Amino acid sequence: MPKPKTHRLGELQLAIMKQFWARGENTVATVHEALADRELAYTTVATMLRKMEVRGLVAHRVAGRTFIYRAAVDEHSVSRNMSEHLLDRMFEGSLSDLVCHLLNTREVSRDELTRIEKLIAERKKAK
Amino acid sequence: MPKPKTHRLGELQLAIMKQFWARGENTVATVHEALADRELAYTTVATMLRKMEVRGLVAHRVAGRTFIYRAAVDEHSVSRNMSEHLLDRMFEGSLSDLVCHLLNTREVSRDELTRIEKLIAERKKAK
DNA sequence: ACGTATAAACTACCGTGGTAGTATTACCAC
DNA sequence: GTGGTAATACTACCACGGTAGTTTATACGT
Repeated sequence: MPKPKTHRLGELQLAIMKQFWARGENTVATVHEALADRELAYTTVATMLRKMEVRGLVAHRVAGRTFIYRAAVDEHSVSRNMSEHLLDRMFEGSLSDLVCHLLNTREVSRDELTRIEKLIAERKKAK
Repeated sequence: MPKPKTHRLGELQLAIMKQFWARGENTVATVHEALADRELAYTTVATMLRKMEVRGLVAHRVAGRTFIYRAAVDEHSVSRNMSEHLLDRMFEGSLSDLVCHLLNTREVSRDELTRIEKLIAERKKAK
């Protein structure tokens, strides 16, 4: 059954999924249109969607002769799996190690810092 | 030439790199030994190391007839690239979105929360 | 000097993301 | 109906991570 390892989406697949998450249903044409900056062949998008359907990432219904695709996995489960994958693979599951790392290697605005502080505080209270 | 996209290391490649980062130089044999739980063929490890050298991830010197490999990229640049990749791909660069996500989908110990709080506070002070 | 163990090199395979050309089908206008 | 168009289906590549078998070169023990 579809146990669609939702980490490990390719670059294009992720871009396609984002289109679905942002705009709901899509035909091949509208996906192709949304990815116009990549200058892919129409058939490339169609093939990708077919492959992604096999993998359980999207599904489709038929309207006349056009396929109308929709996401079959939601954004949260994908992002969760992806982050968890990174966390476990690179940081042995230590969230603080990851955060530490990001703080040291990235420009983080004061605003952002405050926002994270709030998140932590809330989380602590909830316990 | 040495632009070795250091995000996107495979599972095995990462495991191998960790061995180098933890224990310094390695022969094919010691890497193979360290990965004994995977029950890989010796040749698999040797092939992987050769491929990784082509990609600029490791380098080797010769001692007698044995190759002694060493890491050619350090752990920090790899983890930085990997986290940045995820961050940009999935969270449009928003660190707080990522943290928020992780806090909501993972069990995080109170201890860990405190540690992160400290990190943020320090970071804020440093500005 | 010979045989054996060991190391690396070479080669080949599978799965999959990504790419696209070609074929087929269906609809629409005339 | 005949031709054009727009859609999907089929097929075939390439690159690469991962896997391992086969071959070749070398050192070592006897």
